[in-house]
This record gives sequence, structure tokens and C-alpha cells, in this order.
Amino acid sequence: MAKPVATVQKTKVVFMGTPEFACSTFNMLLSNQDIFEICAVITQPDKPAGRDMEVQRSAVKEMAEKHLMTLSKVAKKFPILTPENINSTEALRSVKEIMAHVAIVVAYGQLLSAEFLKLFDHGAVNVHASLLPRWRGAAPIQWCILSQDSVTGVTLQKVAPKLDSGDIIAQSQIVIDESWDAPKLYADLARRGADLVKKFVPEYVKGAVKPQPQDESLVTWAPKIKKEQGLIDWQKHAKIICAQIRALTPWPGTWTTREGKVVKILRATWIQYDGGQIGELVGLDKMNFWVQCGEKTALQVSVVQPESRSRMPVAEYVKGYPFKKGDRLGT
RNA sequence: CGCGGGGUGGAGCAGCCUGGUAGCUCGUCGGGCUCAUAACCCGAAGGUCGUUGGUUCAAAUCCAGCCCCCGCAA
Repeated sequence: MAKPVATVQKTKVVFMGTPEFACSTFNMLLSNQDIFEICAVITQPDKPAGRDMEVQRSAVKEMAEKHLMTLSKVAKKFPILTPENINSTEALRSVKEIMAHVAIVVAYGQLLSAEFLKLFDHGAVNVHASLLPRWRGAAPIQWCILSQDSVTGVTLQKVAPKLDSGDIIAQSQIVIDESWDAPKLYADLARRGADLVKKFVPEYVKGAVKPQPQDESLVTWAPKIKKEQGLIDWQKHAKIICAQIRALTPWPGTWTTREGKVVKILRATWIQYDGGQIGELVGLDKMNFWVQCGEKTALQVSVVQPESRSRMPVAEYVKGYPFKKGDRLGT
């Protein structure tokens, strides 16, 4: 019954990734070591982060170290590399010694030079959280939701020196609606990305799939999100504000101000309404409050987070921070 | 020692600066009103004020340490 595993040619890979998003693919590699031989893991160096600036390791490094600890002393282990600059001559030299077939890159966090890509027989492949050529760049998931796209997906591309411009090996599509927020889409695309890697990387290495070039006329960009993008502009259509709330969670969040203090809005829907000034509180009940937005719409808010406080339903928020009709937000 | 905000009956807050009866909006329980109510009226229960120690005749309130939560920054 058992397959003669030893006769199967394993794909020798170097895995490169950093945050949570990369862990799905990494985990897939760990549990498919009959197909993939993990020669090394490369991730971003530990950095001070969080409150008190404690040094923290990346999600991938944490997972890798936990995995290594479960192995017996004689088991074959892979090294974890955390170069400050992956393109430095020093880093290039140590990666070259690994002699892997291909690098699998998922949200690694550093651009890869042409020199680096030459270190592998088949270069590097990358999981990107959009349907390239749409949303090249650092924050495809957020921009996709901000733009209210109805279809998105994940792309497996051959890494080119120019960011996200590589030939497409495979894609997986998904239809999304207003029920999708960034964390949900992250989780879904991470899983789909892992599936693509499992299915297509061995094929690609064998030369069984021919990567297709991207249509440069359809390129759009998804630059890194800036904190200021979370500030609500009440002039906008409430639908756009809803998209903003779904796209920018959990970071940087979407907020307005009330009497000089920040109030994050964590959950909201919208309605047609025209009866107040922009940013004015136009309605209030036990569970929600409504704020006048642009284009005859209003935002119906149900969950908020006041400055220095935890998130809470509006039902509780209004007990401690009483509202009355006509109050203004965002001033 | 990166910066700042906060921990007060079951929930959300005020009170702290200018020490000395525990307050507000709700919820809960009992009663009333109503065809009815997440409505209204009457009444009641429920709090070691995060924790440890200090100052004081007296600490939620002032001082020091510790624990936990939140935001900024990365």
C-alpha cells in the first residue's frame, strides 16, 4: 500500500516568509515533506515591537522553531536565516550553499535582487494576495476591499526583479461581497495560496506549466496603507466608509473624533438618508447611532472603540458617553 | 528603562487635581400601567473602588511597587 517515497523526486525549497499570512503555506510545506524538502527558512530578523518594545520573532520564525523542537536529535533539520539584507553578498553566499531548486516567497518583506534569484535553478515563486496584474504592491487585500472589488483572489507568480511583475503560474479566484473584511479575506487567500503552492510548484519545477506574462495595461497599485487613511471623511458616501472599515481592520482601524478624542468605528452598515449636516448625529436607538454622510447616505454604527478603551457595542457606549441628536463627529 | 491613556455594584461611565455621606445612564429582581413594548411610573437588591504596602485621625481620592487592559510607535 505504501508508496515508495524514496523514488519520488522531492522539490528542494527554501521558504521565505514573515507574518501570519505566510504561515499557511509554511504549514503546508511542513506537512507535505514527502513532496517538498525544506532546505532552509528565511524570515525577517527579530525586532523590538509592541508595548515596551520587546523583541519579537516573526510568525514564521516562531512556527519554524516550534517545529524544530518537536524533532528528534538525529532528525534532519533546516536552518533559519534572518539576514538584515537578503541581497548582501554575505547573505547571497550562504543561500547559494543551500543548493535548492526554488525559493517559495510569501510576504517576506524584502525585495529580491536579480542576483538572489539566480541562486536557484528555477528562481523564486511568490504568493501574492490579488489577481495580478491588479493590485501590485504591499497591501493588495486592503485596496481590493477599499475599491469594493467583487472578485479577487491569489496569484502564484515567478518572481521578477520588478515588484510583482512576474509571469503568472497559477491563480485562484474568489467572489466577495460586503460580508468580507480584511482578516477574513487574509485567512481565505492564505489558504488558497498554500493550495496553489502545493499543486503548482512541483509542476513548475518539472517544467510542466508555462508561466504567462502579465498584461501591463491592466496594472494597478496597492501601496502600503498609511495610518491617516483610517480617518473618516464624512463627506463620502456611507458605502465607501463601510468599505474603509472592513478594509482597514485591524490596522490602522477606521476612526473619527468626538470632542477631540479618537473614536474607532469597528462595525457599521449604511442607509439612504438625508436630513442632517455632514457628520451630524441624526438618529439613535438602543443598539445603533446614525451619522449623516455625503450623497444622501448615513452610516449606521453598531460597534465602536473609544480612545484608551476596549471595543464595545454602541448599546454600551451610549451609556457612558451619552449622545444627543445634533452632536457632531469629526470636528 | 520608547511614549501616553485606563482598571469604581452585572455593563458603560463620573468622582481623584482641591482626602472625610459611592454618583450617572442601563441591566437585574419585585410591584403598577398598557392590547402591547428594548416604552412609562413606583420600590428593592447588589460595590474588598485591580493588587500590595506607605502617609494620615481619616484614602476611590496623595505616594511607591506589582498585575491586567487600551492606544501610539515599530
